[in-house]
Amino acid sequence: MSHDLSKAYDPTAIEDRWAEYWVRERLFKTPSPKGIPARAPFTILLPPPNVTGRLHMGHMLNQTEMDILTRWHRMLGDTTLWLPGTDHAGIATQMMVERQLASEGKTRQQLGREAFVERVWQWKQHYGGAILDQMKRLGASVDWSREYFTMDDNLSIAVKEAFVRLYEQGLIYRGAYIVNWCPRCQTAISDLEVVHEEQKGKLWEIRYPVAEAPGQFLTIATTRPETMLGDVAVAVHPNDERYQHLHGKHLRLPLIGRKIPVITDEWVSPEFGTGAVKITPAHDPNDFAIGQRHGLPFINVMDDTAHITAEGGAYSGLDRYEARKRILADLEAQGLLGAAKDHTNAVGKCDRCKTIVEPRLSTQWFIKVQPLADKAIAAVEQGHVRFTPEQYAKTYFEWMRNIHDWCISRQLWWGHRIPAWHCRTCQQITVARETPAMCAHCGSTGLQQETDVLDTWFSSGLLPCSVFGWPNPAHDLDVFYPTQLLVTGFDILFFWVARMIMLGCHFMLDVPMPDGSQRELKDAVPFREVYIHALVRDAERQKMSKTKGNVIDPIEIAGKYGTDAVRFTLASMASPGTDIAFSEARTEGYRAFANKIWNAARFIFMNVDKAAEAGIRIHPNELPTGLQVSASAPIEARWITSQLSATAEEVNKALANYRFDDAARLVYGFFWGDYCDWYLEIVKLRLDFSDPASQQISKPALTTLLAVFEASLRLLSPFMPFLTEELWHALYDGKPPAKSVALSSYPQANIATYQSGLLKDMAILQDLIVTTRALRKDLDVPERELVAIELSASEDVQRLAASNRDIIEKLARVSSIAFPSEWKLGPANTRKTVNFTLGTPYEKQIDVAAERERLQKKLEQYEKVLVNAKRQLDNEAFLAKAPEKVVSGLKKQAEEAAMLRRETLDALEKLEQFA
RNA sequence: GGGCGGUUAGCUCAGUUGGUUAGAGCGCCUGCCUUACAAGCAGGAGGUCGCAGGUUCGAGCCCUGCACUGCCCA
Repeated sequence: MSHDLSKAYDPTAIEDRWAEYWVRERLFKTPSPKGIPARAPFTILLPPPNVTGRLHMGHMLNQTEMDILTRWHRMLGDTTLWLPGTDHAGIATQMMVERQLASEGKTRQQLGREAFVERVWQWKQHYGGAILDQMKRLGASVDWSREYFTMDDNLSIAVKEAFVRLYEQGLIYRGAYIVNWCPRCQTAISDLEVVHEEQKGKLWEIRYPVAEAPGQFLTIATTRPETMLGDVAVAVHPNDERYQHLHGKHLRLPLIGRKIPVITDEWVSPEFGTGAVKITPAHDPNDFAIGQRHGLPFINVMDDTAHITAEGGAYSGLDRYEARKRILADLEAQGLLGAAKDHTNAVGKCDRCKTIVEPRLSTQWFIKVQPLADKAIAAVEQGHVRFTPEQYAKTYFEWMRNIHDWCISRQLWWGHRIPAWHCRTCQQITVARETPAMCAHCGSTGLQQETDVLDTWFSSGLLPCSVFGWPNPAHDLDVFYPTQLLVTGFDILFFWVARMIMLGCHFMLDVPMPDGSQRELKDAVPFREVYIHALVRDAERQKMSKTKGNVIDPIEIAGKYGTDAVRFTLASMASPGTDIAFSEARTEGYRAFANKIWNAARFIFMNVDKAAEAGIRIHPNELPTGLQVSASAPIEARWITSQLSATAEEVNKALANYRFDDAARLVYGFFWGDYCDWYLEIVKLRLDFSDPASQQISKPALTTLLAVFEASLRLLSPFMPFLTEELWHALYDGKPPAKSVALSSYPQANIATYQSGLLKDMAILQDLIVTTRALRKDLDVPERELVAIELSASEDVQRLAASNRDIIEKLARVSSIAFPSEWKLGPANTRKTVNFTLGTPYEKQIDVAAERERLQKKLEQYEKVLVNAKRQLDNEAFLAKAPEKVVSGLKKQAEEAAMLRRETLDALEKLEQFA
């Protein structure tokens, strides 16, 4: 029978089995609904990991959050679609395959473009998408039948269409501008792909001879002396007193001999360096702007690989840093080198390979981004896209309002080739969806396709519409667009999120609504909500990095503690806006939680089996669905169903607000704190199946025990899908009502379980037990020994204690409860609370000093409360202005504190009699 | 330089429109192998909420300044 569970929970024994089952049975496949569902579907797109990627902790956090929400929505009965896929990752993948070729002693140039691209496809076939297999192992409930790859034919059509339309709309242009050039990848990269790092360097001063006045010099300062080979001017601030006499004069460029003008420009900051700046328009963005303003020539002195070109004269062929050394040495020899000061500046590096980026003049394709940005800003301003945490909207606006045109061309071979053809005859460009037969301008057939490919983010930016069939009309597009939610890290807010919003708003506005009406901005957005999660760091709050060696492999850690425990750790630490300091200690704690659930199941199954032996059979399929129990049921049954209902209500609320931490804390607290610590301990009293006479008690008790457990499994399932799946199937003895607990329904609040006075009664009962336990400890009563207790309280509380005598006796190890009319027990044997006075005659050699200390501490506590309450209650303004609820609450509190204080003082006095 | 955050128990973090004695997990201390669970049970200790002002009847929460700190962008 499947009720046989091992004594301790062993995740490795079950996880692979369920992971495979979920995929094999296609449990999370979402067919296209017929027509448009009345209730909006929950659609969520997996941020496509690089096809070269391996799963890291950030992915796991991201996917855990998406999976929790997806499973939750599915259990709420929504049409739920989580769509997985991978990104072709131009540079990364090309690098990977080039490295492979290098190990065979080949280069991509030797292979040629076509063969190389073929080779990349082969690589993808063999090694690509390993990360999706890792996702399968971790149980992500995605629809695998819809898996996409950004280079798929249908997605490539969308990319081509988007490019052509933007070009036709005049939003794409080609031209020679300064771009960030990676000399290692030999391609342009966008501003976003450059990471700036502070680096210690030098600021060199170089004397440039004045052409018109031999013997005079103008001293410039530069951090990059090698670029002087391409200098075409030196600029000073027009108001800079020091250089007035040089306005209109010329300089003789050292080492090269070119005659260059001294120009004036407001951009120059007189305070920086010497106040004179060399201008190299082909190698610096600021210089480029100045070059344009002043009509200066652009002299490119470096090639694709950052080696000096023929323009560099004697330095031709040298690497840029070798050239720097030589140039400095030569300047020194000529006496033209001035001071070299230490200087820290931000150096741009290629995000991918960390090579220092060379700003370089080159011909590239750009998107004129402002018109797209305007719509994207409006979409967020008008609330059609909502950010959680909200502050990310500010970051988004900040970037969007200062946006630069987007360089979309890459000099790579792997990617979507730009659908533009150059005419060999007239040099004009023809942009077309299909390979054109002739030039659109001169009719020549001498066409050659552009060799550049598109930035990978251009294609991923289209995903929310392209995965559903755009640009073709598609039922899926009608049903699933806009998607409901995007869950992602802030690091790709600009790369991806912003671009999806721009492209989605731009293109989807042209797609009519399912009913044929004009689509508005609110329905053109790619997603209605964006949840931005934090970074996963190590336990010391350090960023995980390979070089530091502190990377935690999620698969490894899941193998060690169980996937559910890792998921629970991430969920419980996912406070919005705060980085997660991942600690194994925490995961260990949640493995213990999993074990707790496991053992609760063992206990329950054991009782089910015992009951069966006695002829009592409860069919799990016939458990009461609403969970309410009869009004005459024992207090623990009424209480636990009520607690379950309240917990379900709050968990649903927490998940609706992306409060994974709250949700996790709630289910943890309910299952461990309420269900196990209290309910299970009490219900043991009702589970005597040997006596037929007690079946009236044991059968309903077992029913509630099972019903609440079954509901708890459903409640926990989105957080711990493996464990709950295993136990849910076991509970139904292998014949569950659905193929998976993930396909059952999520528990909802049931107000019928709420009864007035119930929570208060239970709280008092718990307080009686806890107070007794604490008193026992203070008196050093051995664990095993039973004690008699005495209780003085209101009639209501006395009645409560009397009618639940069995509970108190069992949980507090009490032999009998008496209700004396007169209190005779000494202070050391007595405990007072707001609701009752409780004591035991158990004899102990009283440690007067310890007892005095205990009472003093209590006294201080009561007095603190009293002082605080009195301060406010004596204040007329408080009485006049504070809400009645607060005032009466405080009054009650003060009265109670005063009473307890008085009694504690009495106790202290009595204590002195012993002394 | 511009922008956005953070500072609450030993650690990691919650703390809702300002309202009654500031919470959780882990860790720590003490006692228990009580037949679901020692990955457990029971009890306990531990915080002048970064600092200084201000607003208010009332501030962990709002305002101002300061200190420290993290991130993004240039």
